[in-house]
Amino acid sequence: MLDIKFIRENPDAVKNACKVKGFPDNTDEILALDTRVRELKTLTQTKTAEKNKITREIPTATDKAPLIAASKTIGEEIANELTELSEKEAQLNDLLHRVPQIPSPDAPIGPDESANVEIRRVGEPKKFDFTPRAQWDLLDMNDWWAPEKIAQICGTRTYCLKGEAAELQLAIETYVIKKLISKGFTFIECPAITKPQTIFDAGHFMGSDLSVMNNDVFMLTDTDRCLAGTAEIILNSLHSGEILAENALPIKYAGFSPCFRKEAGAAGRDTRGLARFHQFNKVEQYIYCKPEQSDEMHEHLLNNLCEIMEDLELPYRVIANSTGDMGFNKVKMNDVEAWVPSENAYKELGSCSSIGTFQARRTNTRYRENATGEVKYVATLNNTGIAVPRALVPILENHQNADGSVNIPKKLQPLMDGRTKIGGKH
RNA sequence: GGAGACGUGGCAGAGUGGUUGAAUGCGCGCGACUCGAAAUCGUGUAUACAGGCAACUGUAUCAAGGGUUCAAAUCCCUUCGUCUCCGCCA
Repeated sequence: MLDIKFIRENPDAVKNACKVKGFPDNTDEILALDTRVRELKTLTQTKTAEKNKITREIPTATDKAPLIAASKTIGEEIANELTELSEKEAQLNDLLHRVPQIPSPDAPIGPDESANVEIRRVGEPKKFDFTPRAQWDLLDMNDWWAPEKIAQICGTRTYCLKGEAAELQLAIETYVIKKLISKGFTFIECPAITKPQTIFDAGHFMGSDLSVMNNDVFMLTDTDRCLAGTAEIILNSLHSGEILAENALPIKYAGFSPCFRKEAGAAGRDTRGLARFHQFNKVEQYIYCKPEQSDEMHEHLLNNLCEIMEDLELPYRVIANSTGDMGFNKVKMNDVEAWVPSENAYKELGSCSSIGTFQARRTNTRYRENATGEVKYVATLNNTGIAVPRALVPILENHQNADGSVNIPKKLQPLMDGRTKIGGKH
């Protein structure tokens, strides 16, 4: 959420953000409610001060009865005004949770992904001297999965990897975690079960009614819990309510967890292969920093993912996502997409996002500035480290050989007992 | 799942209805003493919101929410969390 003071002082910026991101504009209603809430606060607080004054005189008064009566009367007046105040505050709170984050002026303006801009392309799509196979054919011929059986027993959009492909997935996860640790990230094994409030505080959902997430989040029946869609949720709340020391920033976390998504809006998409499941594993990069460090940290996070693409020897490109595509809570967003030969296209493997202080306001995560002693909200950022099994799609396809074997990227070979390739007729 | 104990400021720890936002100690900031430091002494040390140009004033906050009362950290209820014992268990 945004600071109400910012909205008061910059209504046009807020209105513009609603417009370019494609969210309803409630700015005028917010400002009207804000004015009324402040009036009521001033009124009730003045009366409460009066009442407190009377109350404090009671213990030492010789004739207590009139004071008690006066206090009671004024108390009833306050109660009435408080009713209106809490109604107005609830309305205001709901609307404030519907105001999108202001996008960066650098972000391309547009309604959806069609307005995204490619900003960088690294590596050339590989030329094969044979017809490259699609991921599912490679998986089939090497007996690396069991899609029909798993769909029967676990339902659609679940997967299992078998044998060397499962080993490879584990190696990729381990590789990325180790790499991030070497870059100063603290590795955190995150729970996947959480409370809905925690998901809400990550700022992907609007309004004050938590049930809006039921469409996207797996709720656990007869409990107060649900399944987190990403470790970002947990990492985002890790310092909720705290005032961090300025010296402690930036804080860098590499979270690892299974991720659960209903994929309600993706019916029919990516139904074949390893691209989209209800459950997958993800290494997540997450940073808390001072707002003025945010751009630098964004580059750091983005660069880490690009390095990982290069370590995995994948041709990739970096996208600047448009205002309409970046989502509710983001300042800017860069997707990283890897080349997938069978689709003759770049496909998303990761998403680097600057959130500004938007999440920190929801979680109440702040830091104290050394020089001034001032308490300020931190900025937060997140990026994918690696998401599997999706990352296996370009890895299998780009590194395949004519016999159906798959070369292991050099950096992964030590984690695969030195093997240089897997599968094929060997 | 059963039984019990508990949740106070950065930390430790007083406080069981009336100027208690909260004693005391530690920590930390500033100042004095010192060549410097230690020790010592003095002094300060939460957050949010509202009002004010400001100095400042007011309101709220003792896990969270609700209730009783003229008045709640203190009494009652609910929730959340922590600890101990038992049960179960990777």
